[in-house]
Amino acid sequence: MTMSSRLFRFACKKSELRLDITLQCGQSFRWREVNPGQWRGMIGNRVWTLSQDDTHIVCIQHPLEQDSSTRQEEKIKRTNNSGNKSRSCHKTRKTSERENNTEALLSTEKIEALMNDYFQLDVSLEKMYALWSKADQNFAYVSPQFPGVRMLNQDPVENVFSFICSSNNNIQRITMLVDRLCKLYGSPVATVDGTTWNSFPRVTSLAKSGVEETLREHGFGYRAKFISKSAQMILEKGGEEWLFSLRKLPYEECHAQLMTLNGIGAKVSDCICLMSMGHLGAIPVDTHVFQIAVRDYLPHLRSCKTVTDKVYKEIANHFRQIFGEYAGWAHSVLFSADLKKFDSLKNDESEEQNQKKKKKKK
DNA sequence: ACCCGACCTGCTAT
DNA sequence: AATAGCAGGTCGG
Repeated sequence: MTMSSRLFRFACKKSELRLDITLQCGQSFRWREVNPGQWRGMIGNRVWTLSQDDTHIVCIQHPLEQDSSTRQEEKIKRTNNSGNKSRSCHKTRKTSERENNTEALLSTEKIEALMNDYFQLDVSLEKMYALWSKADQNFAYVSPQFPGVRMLNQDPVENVFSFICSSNNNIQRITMLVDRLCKLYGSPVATVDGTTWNSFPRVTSLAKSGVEETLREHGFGYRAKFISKSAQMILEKGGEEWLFSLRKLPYEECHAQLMTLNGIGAKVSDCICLMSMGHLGAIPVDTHVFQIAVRDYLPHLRSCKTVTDKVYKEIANHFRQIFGEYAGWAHSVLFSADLKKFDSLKNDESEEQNQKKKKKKK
């Protein structure tokens, strides 16, 4: 009973969205480049294959497998608060739309709404880049090589546990761990080209006894306890509903609440604030951002051995001061530009040079 | 309020 | 070939 996939195409310039950077810069860890320029991953509980040319994004929707939609655990509603109109549209976004629909395929209208929501397409990056470039010489210098870097509006549960995995770790291994988490505690959603995709685990699954031991056996290291304990703490506080309710809080409160969870410090909390709580000005200060800050903005911090709370706030506030309300988005552009994996995007390196580099490695 | 070492694992550079 | 160093940090002292 194979059901064919559904295709949807919408106009979108690369200056507004670059899939290759946005999906691989370490905000989501669930996208794979299955063919050159073709990305496969999950939004909500559905598998998508995305690609783009100069003018359009192409979305291939892979149908949900029948029994995955009847699985009880998948039916848990994530009612994303109602009312509360005081905040901007980003904060009251309806993630519930992603979750409540169990049809095998979404209508094109719903796909459009989903993509608009996930990629936050109502934010015009071109305009933002222009503003940020005006505000900051360094941004003006760096950003032309890194257009279309866009924040994804992610699922809080996935975001929380993915970034607990991120501590003192590299993107490659984070990706591997997140994948294992889904294989171990998620449930199958669809099989595409012989590969089965699992949903991201429910909090209840991660809170069960024995999870820490199992995760340790699978290479999570000391993060195993963080995951297990945080899942249990979330349940005590009111489950996924509680986590979603944090979206209603002002930034500082949201940040503080997330930090009550085990394995979530200032940096990871800011990642979650920025990527799934709609706080556009949150600045996660990690080793990269610290180095960027020292090199390009705040040289007097060079002598700091560790990023103390005070230094952390100084750097975050500095970026907010320069870039304003959407500082977290701007930070993401600078962060991407600093990743070694994107060196080949910088135009002073010709294709030839990159080829040589690869050969040298071997 | 600040600093420090310990912590799992696996890839890199030397 | 072995070993330190590091990777989108956090915790407890």
